[in-house]
Amino acid sequence: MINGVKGTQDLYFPEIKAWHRIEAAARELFALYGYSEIRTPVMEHTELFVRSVGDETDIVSKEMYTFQDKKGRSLTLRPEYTAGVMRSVVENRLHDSARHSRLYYIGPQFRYERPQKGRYRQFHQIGIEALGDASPGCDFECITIGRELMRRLGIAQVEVRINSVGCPRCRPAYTEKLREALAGRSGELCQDCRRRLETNPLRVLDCKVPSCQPVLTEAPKISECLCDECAAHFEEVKNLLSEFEVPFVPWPRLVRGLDYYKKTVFEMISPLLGAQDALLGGGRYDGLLGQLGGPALPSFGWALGLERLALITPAGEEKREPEVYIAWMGGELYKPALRIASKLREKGVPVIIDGEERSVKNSMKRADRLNVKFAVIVGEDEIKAERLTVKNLESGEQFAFGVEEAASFFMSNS
RNA sequence: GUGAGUAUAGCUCAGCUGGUAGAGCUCCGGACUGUGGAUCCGGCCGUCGCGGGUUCGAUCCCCGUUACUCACCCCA
Repeated sequence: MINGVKGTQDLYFPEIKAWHRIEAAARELFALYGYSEIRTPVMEHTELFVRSVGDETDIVSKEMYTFQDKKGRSLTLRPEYTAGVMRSVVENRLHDSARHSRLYYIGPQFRYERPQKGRYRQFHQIGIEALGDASPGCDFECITIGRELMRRLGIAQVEVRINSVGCPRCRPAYTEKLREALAGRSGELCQDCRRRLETNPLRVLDCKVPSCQPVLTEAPKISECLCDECAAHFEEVKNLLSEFEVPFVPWPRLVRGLDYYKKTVFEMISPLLGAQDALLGGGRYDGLLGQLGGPALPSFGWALGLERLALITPAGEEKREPEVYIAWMGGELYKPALRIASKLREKGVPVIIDGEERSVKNSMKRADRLNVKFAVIVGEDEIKAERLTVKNLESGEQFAFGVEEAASFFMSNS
């Protein structure tokens, strides 16, 4: 037997229904905010991710599915979606049209990580990108959309954590200060933290090793070191969230694993997930577009993990499918049954009919197992009388209808 | 990349200090030859993850390997 690739999964009924529900809710909500969909290729030139995500990040340095095509070009299966969208924006000059300033996407992404609960090698994200708006209001609106989506899906237990990681003007000063503060106490930090202190100091703040906590709690907070512009921006985002009653928790040690973030970053976490509890995350990435050769337009965006969201999206109650099962008996009645099936479908009634011959009893059993709402019996008596026997499998009630009559009955009872 | 746990029928799992497998559910059929779900009866399905070792003999013990799960790491 050939197995599926490690870290990938097959998705089908009934789990697929939660996915459809999430996707439908997202599309509907995004439309209400003027967003339109963008689909970009699953593979891109490796260079795109190196330049945007950052070559020091874990994603780029050890998690990418990179390969050479037949002409020796280095290609990569996208490990995240924003880079591809930004590439497309620059390449197609989407920034020239106001219609393209609010974009959303849904699709698979690939990272070579050790799979665990809520984390796969092929995983799916839904995300939005707002282009060209540097205002705190933009940050606020994007966060609101995420929160609203959770609300619409009936997910009660979410916490919005928010922070500012500063900008190229104020961050270097902060990192320096952080490095100084921790340098004297590096003996109390774990191996990873000591390494990160050199490579990516901000990430030290994110460490979860218990022994590091006392040191980190006392470390200088970035919110106290922001430049005037970043500080004012962050304040206004928080004001708007408070004003419009979006609950949030300032999280001074929240940082992100992608280099392109500036100013506002945020996450929505759910205690219902396992260790991988980040449900949705994102932030501001002014400068990314310019870095990829486009105009210096500011942007804000976030992405949510579909696998994780599906894990905690409440399932609707299980009820019978509004379909009809056609039970026919006697080989000569198969073709008449097929004609009835196609007439019903033309009227919009979903119909299941099997090619295999069964007894009435087994047909009824089959209809029950299929969990359909109605069975239609097509036997000699029915053909002679030109009436279909229609049985409601929930109530047990039985009716005799002509085909047209049956069709309208099903349509009004499904 | 690191650590721990698990691997026996389609599914969930039992299998005593080593003597080459069993239950429940599902599925199929019958009791009920034109009526499902309940009940009863019967039936199908296993290289006991894979490779090696120890042993007269291994599902059980040992080594390796692969997959899955959870956690670290990282992230959605």
